[in-house]
Amino acid sequence: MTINEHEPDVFEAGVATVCWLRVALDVPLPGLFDYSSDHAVAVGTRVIVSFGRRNMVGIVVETPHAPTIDASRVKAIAQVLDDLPPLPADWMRLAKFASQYYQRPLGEVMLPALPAGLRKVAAYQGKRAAGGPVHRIDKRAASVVEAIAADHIPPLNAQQADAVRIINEQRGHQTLLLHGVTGSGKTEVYMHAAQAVLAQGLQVLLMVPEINLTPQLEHSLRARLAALAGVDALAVLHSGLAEGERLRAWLSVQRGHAQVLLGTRLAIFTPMPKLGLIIVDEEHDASYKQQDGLRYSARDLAVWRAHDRQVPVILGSATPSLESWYHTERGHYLKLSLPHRARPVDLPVVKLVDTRRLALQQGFSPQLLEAIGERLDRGEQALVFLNRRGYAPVLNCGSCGWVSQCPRCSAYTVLHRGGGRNYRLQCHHCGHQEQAPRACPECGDQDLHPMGRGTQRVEEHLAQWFPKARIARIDADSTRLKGSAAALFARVHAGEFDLLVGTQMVAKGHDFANLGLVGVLNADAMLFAQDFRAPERLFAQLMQVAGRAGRHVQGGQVIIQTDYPEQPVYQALVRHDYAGFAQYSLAERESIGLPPYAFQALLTAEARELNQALAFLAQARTLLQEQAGADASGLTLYDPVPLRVVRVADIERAQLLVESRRRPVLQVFLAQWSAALPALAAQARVRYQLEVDPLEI
DNA sequence: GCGACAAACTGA
DNA sequence: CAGTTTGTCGCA
Repeated sequence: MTINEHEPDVFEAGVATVCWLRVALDVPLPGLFDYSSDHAVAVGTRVIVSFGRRNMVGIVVETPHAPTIDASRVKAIAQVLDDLPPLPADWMRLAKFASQYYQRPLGEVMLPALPAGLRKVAAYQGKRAAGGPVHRIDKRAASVVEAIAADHIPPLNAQQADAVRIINEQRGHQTLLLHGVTGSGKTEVYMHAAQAVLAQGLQVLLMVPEINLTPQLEHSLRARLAALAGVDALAVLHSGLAEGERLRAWLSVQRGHAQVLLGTRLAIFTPMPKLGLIIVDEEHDASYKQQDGLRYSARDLAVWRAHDRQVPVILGSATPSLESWYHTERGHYLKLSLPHRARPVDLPVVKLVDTRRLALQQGFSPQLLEAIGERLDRGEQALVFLNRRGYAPVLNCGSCGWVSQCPRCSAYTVLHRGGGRNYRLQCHHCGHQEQAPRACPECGDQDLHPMGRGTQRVEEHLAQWFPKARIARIDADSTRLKGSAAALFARVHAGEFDLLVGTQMVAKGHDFANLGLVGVLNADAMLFAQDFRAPERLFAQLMQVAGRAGRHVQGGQVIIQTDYPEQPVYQALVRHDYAGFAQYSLAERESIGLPPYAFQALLTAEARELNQALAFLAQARTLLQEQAGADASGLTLYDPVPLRVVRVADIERAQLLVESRRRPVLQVFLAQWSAALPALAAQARVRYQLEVDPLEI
């Protein structure tokens, strides 16, 4: 009897059904990997598998009927991770789309999109695992969130109310471009739109470019949500969080506990079971573009995800990207305008100072110096904006013409002033540093002098000209230490300074209560140094920095020094005319076939020798030509060219631009091409990256 | 990308 | 010759 009872078990074990699992792993190899399991495992489940000689966390993406390789070579999975429900289907669709669109293996999209604890084997195996990361987070008591009393809710003006009404009327998917001048109260529109969505029990994803720069937004969001739905209603997600905090926020959103997710670009990959609205604030901002690994645009993925989930998405900006503006012109996006400032304060007057025939004092025109003096006399703050940190961009020998260069990069080293007489030369590309020489290394002459000006030197001159003014310098150097940026900004807000000198750091998000004047130095360098998007970027940046002036004081003023006052970008700034600038720029882009009228991909190669990189790109170009065959008419292939800064840290770099007027054409060819590139690169001993929709070319 | 293993290189 | 660096390979 006992033997008989035992037999069926033995028999069943013999034919036990084997389930095949196709698993995505974070390895730079194309494709997916097949494993077996003796139980069914749902798609979206995380598993631990042995790969090569180590264990990895992977995600089951398919359950095929048969493996693609010989069944004898298929390994069994080591462990099913069931501490979380399977990743939802829409999350899988988003990852698949990003993988295809940006030409990256699925595993390289999916796994980095998860909080570290959920994708590391060490969190589940070994002595510190203790039940897995989810268990550990859940066991720990939630940190006490201090309740913040709700700020009073300002009433909406007519335009804001209109915008909110139109947003609330949306059913299903729509992309809405909220174009509002600085100070027009876009945030209030977001809040009201979000409130309506939350009232239906749905979740809101609110994305911002950089969270450290928008503490005010987080604070007011918390206050509003605390009043509306309790203090746990908000989750915040950005790369600066500790691992555990990030996992906690992710879990809270994924479980539907947190109703609003405020986050940077990486937040776009958070599962949101009850997603009802996506908001992308400052949608033109380049921070939405990831610059390594999977080079995705979180703004573009937000639009895709909103469409996939059939929910509205709001793109907000005072200076929308030309891509988004183009879509409103075409009727793809719905435009909502906030043309007036919410407070009864006029927009600042923008004045151009033509510096061609002026005698400048250390880069300052008499007009700018006089204006600064006036503001200080009136007890207002003034800001000097200069996109160049350090003391001077280069050190130069007056005798032989030697200039300070980085030994490892094809770039000048920038002079930085330490304390007192201590000067150092620093490379802004590779981080190389050295003591500044006393005498010229070439000719021995002691006639070395700094050429040009950075924020440090400007600060020094301002201190001489305005000895009574309390001056603060705000740039990457003065805010290097963690938390020092917040501390410095707090002192600025508290009115401890009269004069500010800053790089683009000061342009973002900060509301300076008593700022009456913004002076812009060296804007022309930003206009000519870069690619075809330089005017668009300059316009956005100057609009943003101009928006800092006179938000609360009447009669705010912006002075831009330029050698090219007739340039359309400056003329548009004087008129506060984004629409005119966009129209002009789009016409220009259309006539020469640039985005958004064309779609681009950029292949960048790195090698010890420039010729290796160029040869690889030439081969890749030929290969693509062959693959495209007669259809290549839909495709434009440019010549391989060295990058502007060709050598960085002794690596030479070159790039190849591919373009098409039609996105699907580009996509089809990129898919074939990217499949063949790894072999080509291995042979040529070159590292490469393929970037779809590059921002800088 | 990573670990394994081999070949090439280094210093006495 | 041991000890290290650099190259090559495969991974389900």
